[in-house]
Amino acid sequence: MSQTAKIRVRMAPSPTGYLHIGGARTALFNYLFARHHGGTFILRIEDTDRERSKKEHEEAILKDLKWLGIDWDEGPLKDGPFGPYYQSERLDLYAKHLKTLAQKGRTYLCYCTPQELAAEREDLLKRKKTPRYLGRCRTLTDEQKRKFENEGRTSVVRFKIEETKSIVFEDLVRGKVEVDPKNVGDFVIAKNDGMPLYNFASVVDDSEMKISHVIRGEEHISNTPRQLLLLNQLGLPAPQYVHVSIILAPDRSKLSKRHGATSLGEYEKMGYLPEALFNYLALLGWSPGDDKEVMTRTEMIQSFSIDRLIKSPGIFDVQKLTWMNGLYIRSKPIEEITQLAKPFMEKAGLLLQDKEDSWLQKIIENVRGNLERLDQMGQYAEIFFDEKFQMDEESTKFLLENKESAQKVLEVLKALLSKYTAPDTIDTSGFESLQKELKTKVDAKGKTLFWTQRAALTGKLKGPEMVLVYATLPISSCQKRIEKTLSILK
RNA sequence: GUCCCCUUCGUCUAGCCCGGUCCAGGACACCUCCCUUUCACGGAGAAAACACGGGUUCAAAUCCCGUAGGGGACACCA
Repeated sequence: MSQTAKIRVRMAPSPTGYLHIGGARTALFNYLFARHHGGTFILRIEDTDRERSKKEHEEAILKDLKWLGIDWDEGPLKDGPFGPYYQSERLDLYAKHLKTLAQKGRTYLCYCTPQELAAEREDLLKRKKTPRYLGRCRTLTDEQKRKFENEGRTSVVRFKIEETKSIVFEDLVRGKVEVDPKNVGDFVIAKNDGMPLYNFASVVDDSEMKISHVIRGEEHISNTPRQLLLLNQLGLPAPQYVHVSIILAPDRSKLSKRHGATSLGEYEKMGYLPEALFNYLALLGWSPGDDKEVMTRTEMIQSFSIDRLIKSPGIFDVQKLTWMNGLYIRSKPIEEITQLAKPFMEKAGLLLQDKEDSWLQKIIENVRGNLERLDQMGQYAEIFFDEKFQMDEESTKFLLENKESAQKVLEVLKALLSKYTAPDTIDTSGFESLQKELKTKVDAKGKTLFWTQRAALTGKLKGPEMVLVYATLPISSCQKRIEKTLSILK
């Protein structure tokens, strides 16, 4: 069996919020790494925080991952040999390992109140020391414990740090990382109700699930020494650690709501294509090493490698994402993009129910060159919908300024169009002969001629080429619009 | 504050490990031009960076030291 066959990675979100950009990218790197090596990608729900974990968040996370095109091999809705994949269903496992630690004398009950803890922290801060728990409850006697309990205090389980030698680990992207244990205080590993806390639960599960590489955000670097200590006491092997740089907002601070959309769901609503977001995110903090930027998923899987992960944090650049999205919108098969665009058109108030897909496709063909996001669909497509027909200011001004010639052009056009009965739109050759005839019958040329038609037929001075407009807009609509325009001109 | 991490165009990055091929390459954005009787798309081009200071060396973006700046962590959250 090859080495790479044993690769097992995981994405371990906690359902306390929606999947944000950073989380999605971490998932993506894990996914790419697993697929590149033919390994296993596991999804584990870290729902140990009973108060904040919500089923709706979990569902949203699952939905968003699927939307992005990240599928897992083991996890919720996909049972595997290492389940269950919800931490809340693995409590006996943590209890077992907790017992091991207790037997080794490495745990103790702590009765400190949040106020006491905060006071200690502040004091340390004031004295320019690393804030950490100093171990006040380490040597509590049974009598003292009883006293605290009688006072109504609750306890938590802390891990006792006894090691003095520096903790060293080799991070696959950062290299050697070294931490002095004296900067790490005894930390809480379980609540009084037996619910494990992150550092402890995570370590137990990674080990039980045979995770080979832990690929996670940089914010976890400082948790790693704690986890290593735990692992060591538990007699469990450590995985390879890979700390990926975080994603920053344009002002170099942590990406948050005030910088705009942070959840994947919001990007979907704005009309970003999952392929585009996937592609863009993969490039934020990773590069294939050549100049290739637009890549298919398969290409990314093929060229993905951990040693091409970038150490420095990256700024999320919506502009580049948007550019890439436009690229994907233009290159997607017309049938597909039409289906995707429909909801956005409906949302923009365009009436689709009696419209045929083939006609909708023509519209998309007309306007996709202008699109960067699907939610811009309405503003470009509306010119083809009679219910939205409206002369804008620019067009009105133009028509009024060229009133006489415009009237003439439209009268002649109206007459010419009445000769067309079937099919109900005008194709390229029809368009050419129509224009030729129009030109000979009226004394208008070039810009005036075209802009008059454009204004009358679309209500705007900007838009798709006229030949496409004629090929898409039914003649009956053209007639109606010409009438309406003429009435404005009177 | 303490600990840890990071530092190439405005932004994403290639190059750095294995010094010379780099007066630093690509992409987004910006600007100019071409295509186009409009808007886009597309094409061509311009401008734009090795944080700073020392050292090592014939030679440093690349190696070493220091400084500055930025970020992260410091929960009975993950």
